Amino acid sequence: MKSDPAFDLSHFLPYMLNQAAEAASLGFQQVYKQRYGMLRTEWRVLFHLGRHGEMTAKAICERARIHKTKISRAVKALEDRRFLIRHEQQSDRRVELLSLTRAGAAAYADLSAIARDYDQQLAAQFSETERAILRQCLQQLADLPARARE
Amino acid sequence: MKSDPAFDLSHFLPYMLNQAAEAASLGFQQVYKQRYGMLRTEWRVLFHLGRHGEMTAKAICERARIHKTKISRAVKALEDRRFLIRHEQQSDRRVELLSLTRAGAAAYADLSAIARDYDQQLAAQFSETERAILRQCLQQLADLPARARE
DNA sequence: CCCAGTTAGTTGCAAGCGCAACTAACTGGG
DNA sequence: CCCAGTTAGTTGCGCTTGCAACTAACTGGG
Repeated sequence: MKSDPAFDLSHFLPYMLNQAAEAASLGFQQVYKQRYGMLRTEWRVLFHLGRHGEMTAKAICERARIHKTKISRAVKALEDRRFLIRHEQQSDRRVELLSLTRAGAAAYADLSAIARDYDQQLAAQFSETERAILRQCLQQLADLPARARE
Repeated sequence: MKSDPAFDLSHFLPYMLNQAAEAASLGFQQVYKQRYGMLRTEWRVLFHLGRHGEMTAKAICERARIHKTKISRAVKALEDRRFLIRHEQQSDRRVELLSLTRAGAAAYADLSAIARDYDQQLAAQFSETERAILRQCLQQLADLPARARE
């Protein structure tokens, strides 16, 4: 019945990556979910605006590699909660520059501090060498298909 | 505006893991989607039955760490496509042993061979050492929260 | 100066998901 | 021997997602 006894899901890289990603995301996900009722995309948009200042939705799409409809809905949700405001551009009225409100900036400060601690805690189980290799491999995996698509 | 200039999403482990997992899964996802119209959970159920022979839905849940409702729907879908059949147990009529049909086994053989190739192709960009460390780190990340929850 | 093509962002819809509630079947202490 | 508790699996529901179609606004070649 086994066509290939050498192959096993538990050694299949996409599977391992998904399991690890899911497990590693869980703890922090609970924080922004319980504390601010946010979804992942909302946290990411909040993060980008907090980190990089004013941005358009388009720019966030490109940086974060998230589809524009997800961004659109996340922006709306964050706007409804008064975490960001839109600034229409008179030079091009299709474009909206987004920026965090005071409340949004406070949420960003809170969450990014927690994220940093959480990350350090996660990374603490590995040696310096392991961390370096892990990060480099992950970067490479994330980048490779994008390059292939271009 | 930046509360912590040292923190960046692109170095945040859960984020990197998710990006890498998404990118790495894409190529193979297209195969089982286009070739068999399967969802990820369906492929995983197919895989488990192909690899381990007869199993109950419960056993697949535990091994694959997938919620029972997802498994239930995946089993139904695979059954509808005649890829598996259910065997009621007379000793305990709540339990259903699942096993692949000939068509299911053929799909498993096809997909697992592709998965093996795909995995090798993905791994080929790394050195032996990198592969070993990457796999070990991912395993550890995937296992850690489960242990913490027990 | 205008219309075909492009771009920024939104929306409708169908599909997948998580959760909680449910059914059906089994188990064991009193 | 029975009913309270547990287990295997399913279903209904509301929410998130992805896709394609849409609106509104801009651009540039003829």
